[in-house]
Amino acid sequence: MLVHNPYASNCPTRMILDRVADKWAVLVLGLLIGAPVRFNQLRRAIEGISQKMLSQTLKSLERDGLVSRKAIATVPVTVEYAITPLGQTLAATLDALRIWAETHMEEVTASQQRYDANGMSGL
Amino acid sequence: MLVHNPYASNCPTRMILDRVADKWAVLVLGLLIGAPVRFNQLRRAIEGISQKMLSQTLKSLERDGLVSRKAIATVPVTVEYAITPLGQTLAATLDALRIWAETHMEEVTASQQRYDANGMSGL
DNA sequence: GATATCTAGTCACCATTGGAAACCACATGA
DNA sequence: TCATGTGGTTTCCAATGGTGACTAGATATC
Repeated sequence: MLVHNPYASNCPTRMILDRVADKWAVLVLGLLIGAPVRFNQLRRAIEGISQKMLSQTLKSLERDGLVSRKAIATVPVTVEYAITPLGQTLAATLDALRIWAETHMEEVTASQQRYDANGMSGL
Repeated sequence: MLVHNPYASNCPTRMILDRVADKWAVLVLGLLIGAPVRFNQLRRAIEGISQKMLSQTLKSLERDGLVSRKAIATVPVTVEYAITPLGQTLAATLDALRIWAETHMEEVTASQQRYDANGMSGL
């Protein structure tokens, strides 16, 4: 039974989908499982992310209550990001996706190659 | 055991993540579960999608082997899109996400309101 | 007979988004 | 004195996404 209809643009479910449909958020959340991590640690760990996007992503995740931010008054101020219990439940769900990707990656790649080859002659 | 490292930018897993991190793809896939649907049916069902994005999304999904395209030679040519077995397995995984969204939507919304209120005075 | 409509898209245009790099302030080390 | 590390913000540019016009052929309407 569908309580909410994600196909209506005003549905809050769709808002959450928009958040989840953010590859950086997914990667950040995945890294925070287990232990809190600092800003530049995250930046170095996630290949290809820019400071701007990391900052933006963390801000959104904090606003959504999926990640908590803790500034420590050390010499250069240290900021630690940790996953919240709510974030943990989402991360667990997203892990299923990571597993799907690992399992079916080859099938998808094969399909792409078939498509690219056929597209030239077939269609 | 992590065979692939999604945090490396060249990892194929990340490529799949990019695909999944597309809200339109998720919505289209969700609609195709059960029965094949025509182009304009999809367009009408998904509030807010443009023809361009629908066309683009369907093309990507077909290339990835998640959706199949069948043109029927009727009076105005009809094109039916159906989910493939591979697409079914992904759709099932994504359904867990939809359920998470429905379950935790209120917590997220509450957190956002707290954040927006505190942000003014607190920080 | 001319016009509007339905089918499934494509194309040109513009706004928003994302990425690269500079910059901030402060402290340490060479 | 200049480079490095901390955690970001700001600016600029390229790429992405959305809007609306357009194609083409047959049917329906005026």
